[in-house]
Amino acid sequence: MADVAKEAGVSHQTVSRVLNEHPNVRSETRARVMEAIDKLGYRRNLVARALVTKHSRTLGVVSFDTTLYGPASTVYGIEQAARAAGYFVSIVSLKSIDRAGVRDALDYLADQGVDGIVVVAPQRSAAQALADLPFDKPTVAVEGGEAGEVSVVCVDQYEGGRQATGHLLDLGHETVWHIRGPSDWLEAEGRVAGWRSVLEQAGRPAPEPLAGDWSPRSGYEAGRSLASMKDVTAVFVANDQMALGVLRAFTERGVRVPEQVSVVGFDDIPESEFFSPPLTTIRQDFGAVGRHSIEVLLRQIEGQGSHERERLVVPPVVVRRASTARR
Amino acid sequence: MADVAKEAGVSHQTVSRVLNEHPNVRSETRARVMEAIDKLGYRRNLVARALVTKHSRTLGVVSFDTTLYGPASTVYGIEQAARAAGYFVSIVSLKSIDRAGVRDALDYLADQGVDGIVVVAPQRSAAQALADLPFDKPTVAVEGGEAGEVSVVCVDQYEGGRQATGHLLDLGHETVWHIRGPSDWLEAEGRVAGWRSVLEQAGRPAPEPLAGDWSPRSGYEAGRSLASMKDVTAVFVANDQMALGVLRAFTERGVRVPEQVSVVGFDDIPESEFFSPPLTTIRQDFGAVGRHSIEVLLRQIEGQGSHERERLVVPPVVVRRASTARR
DNA sequence: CTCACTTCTGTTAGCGTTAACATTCGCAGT
DNA sequence: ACTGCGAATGTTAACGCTAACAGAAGTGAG
Repeated sequence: MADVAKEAGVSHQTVSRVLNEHPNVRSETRARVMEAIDKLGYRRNLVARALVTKHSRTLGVVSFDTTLYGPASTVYGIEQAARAAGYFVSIVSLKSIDRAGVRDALDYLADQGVDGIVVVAPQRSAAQALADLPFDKPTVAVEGGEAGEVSVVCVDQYEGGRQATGHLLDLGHETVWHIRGPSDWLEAEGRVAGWRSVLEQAGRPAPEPLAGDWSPRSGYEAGRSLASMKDVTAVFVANDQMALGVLRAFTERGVRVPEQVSVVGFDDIPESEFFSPPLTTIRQDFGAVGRHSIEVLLRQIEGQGSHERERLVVPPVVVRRASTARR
Repeated sequence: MADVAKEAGVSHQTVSRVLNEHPNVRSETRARVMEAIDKLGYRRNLVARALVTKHSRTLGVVSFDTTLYGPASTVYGIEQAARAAGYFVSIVSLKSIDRAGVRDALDYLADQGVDGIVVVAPQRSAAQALADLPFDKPTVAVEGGEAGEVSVVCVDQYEGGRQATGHLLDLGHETVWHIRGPSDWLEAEGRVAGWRSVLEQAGRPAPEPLAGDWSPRSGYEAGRSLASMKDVTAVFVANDQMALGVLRAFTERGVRVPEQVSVVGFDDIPESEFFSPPLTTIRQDFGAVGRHSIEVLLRQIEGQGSHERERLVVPPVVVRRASTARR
C-alpha cells in the first residue's frame, strides 16, 4: 500500500480511501491511484483489514454429512448466495451430532473470526445444542425446529407429509403406511406428524410407522416387511433413497408398483424421475433454503441493532409421477 | 492477551509463548498462565496471528457443482482431512468452468490469504486454466490431468474403463457398447480410452460411443437408442446416474437386464446397490482422493523448499452385482 | 566469590490496514 | 483582500499478535 501511495504521489490513507470508495477523493486523484494499483499489481491484504475492522466478510457453515443430496444442495445454495453478497464461506462438516461437536464447531469458526454462522441442523440434538449454547454471533439454523433464540429457515415438513398422504387418500386408498426417518431428525418428525394428521382428519386407521435411517438399505428392509403384509396399498416413504429400497424390495417380491401398491417419496432427488417406476415425490427446494438462510443471516449481521428472531418457511410441492395410482 | 498477562503476573509475550508451546517456559509459569486463560475465557485472535505470521491455517477449495455425489464426497474428504490437520476450509463452487471463472476463484481465495488451494478440476478447461495461470501458492489439482506445474491426485479412470470392459468381455460378450460423459471432462476421456484399449487388445470391434452428460436423462435417451438396436448385449455406462436412466429405458422397452443386456456403471453411488437390478459398477474412493489431496498439499506447504510436483493415483475397483451376467 | 553460560522472561518494533484527528486547499461571501 | 467553511489530503495511533533482541535469574567451574 505504501508502494502504491508513493507511485501515485499520495499518502497511504488516500489509497485506502480509494479502495473503500470514500466519497471525498478528487476523481483525478482516484484515477492516479487506480493506475498505480494496476501498474504494481497491488492487492489489499484482507487479513490486516479484518484485524482493524473486526469484520472478516467470512461466514461459517456447520453441516452434517455433506455427502447427502439435501445437505449438499443446501450448502451449495448457501455458498452461491454468500459469494454473490461478497462473503467467503468456511465449512465445517461434523461426523457426530452431539452437543460437544456443535460447540466445538461454533468455537472453531468463532476463533477464525467469521461474521455469522449458518448451522444446517436437521437433528433434534443439534438444534437443542444450538438453542442452549450462549452464542453472541449472528446465527441462522436451517431446519432447526424451535431453536430458542436463533432464526430458522426450513421447509414445511409437516405440510409435505400432509401433501403426500393427502395425495394417496385422494387416489382412493383406505389408509397409508409410513416408513419414517430416524427419530432424532426433526424432518422425520414433521413428516410423521403431517401424515398422521391427515389420516386422523379423514378418520382412517394409522398403522404403526416403520423405522428407517434414510439409507436405501433401511428402505429395502422396511419394504420387505410391507411386501409380506396383505392389506398394504399405499406407502409414504420419508425420503427418495429409502423409496428406492422399497421399490427394490417390492420388485423382488413380485409386488407391482403402482398396480398393487402406490409409493410416494420425499426430496425429489435427480434420480427419482428414473426409478422403476418413476417416483411420485415431494420436492424440497434446497437451493431456496440456502439462499434464504443467507438473506436472513445478512439481515442480522448488517442491521446490527435489531435482534428480532425470524422464521422463514419454504413450501414443498407434490411431483406426480408413475409410482402412484388410483385404487 | 494483555489481560491474561496481568492476571498471571507475566508479560504478554510469555502468554504468547505458552500458547505457542515454546519450550523455554517454566512449567510453573505455564500453569499460572493457563489458569488465567481459563479464568478469563481468553481465546486468541487468529486474524492478528495470521497478519504477523503470514499463515492463516486456511485452505481454499475450488469446485464445480458440489451437488453431485462425486464432488460432494471429495470435498467432504478434503474438509475432514484438513480439519484433522488443523486447517480451516474455505469453499468456492463455480457455476461456469471457463478460464476467467477459475482465475477469479483463485484470486478470491488468494486475497483471503489461504495457505494453499485444492482445485477439484475435472474438466479439461479447468485443468487447462489451472496449468496456464501463473500462481505462486501451493496448489493441488484433483482429477487435473496433466496439469502443468501443479501436483495432481486422481482416480485411475483409464484403469476403471479397462476393468469395466474387461469384466464384460470375461463374461463372454462379443463387444461392449459405451455411453460416455461430456467430452470436456477428463474422467470421461479416461474411461473411453480404457474401454477402447481393452476392445482393441481383444481384437473386438469398438462401436461408436453414445454421448451423455452424466444426467439420468441423458442415460435414458442413450438407453432408448440402444434398446432399439438388436446386437447389443453389453453396455459400459460412464456413471451410475446415467446407468439408472439406461435401466429405466430398457425396462420400458422390455429389454431384460442382465438376461438380454449386461450393464456396468461407474462411481458406486449409495443408490446403485438398490437399482433394479442392483448395478455392477466401478467404485471410486472419493474420500481417499480428498484425503490424499490434503496430504500432498500440506507436504507442499510445510516443506517449503521442495517444489517437486507429485502425481498420486488412486485405483478403482469393480463391484459385482446383478446387472451383469454371462453371455 | 566471580565468571561464563544457560534458561527464562521482558521490552520494543512491526505486520498492513482503517479510524480519528489535523492540516491544507479552494472558493464563496463580505 | 479576508474570513469561513467544506472538500481533499496527510499524520498518527491503534487493532492483537509474534519476532528479535535485551536483560534477569539461575548454575556450575575455577
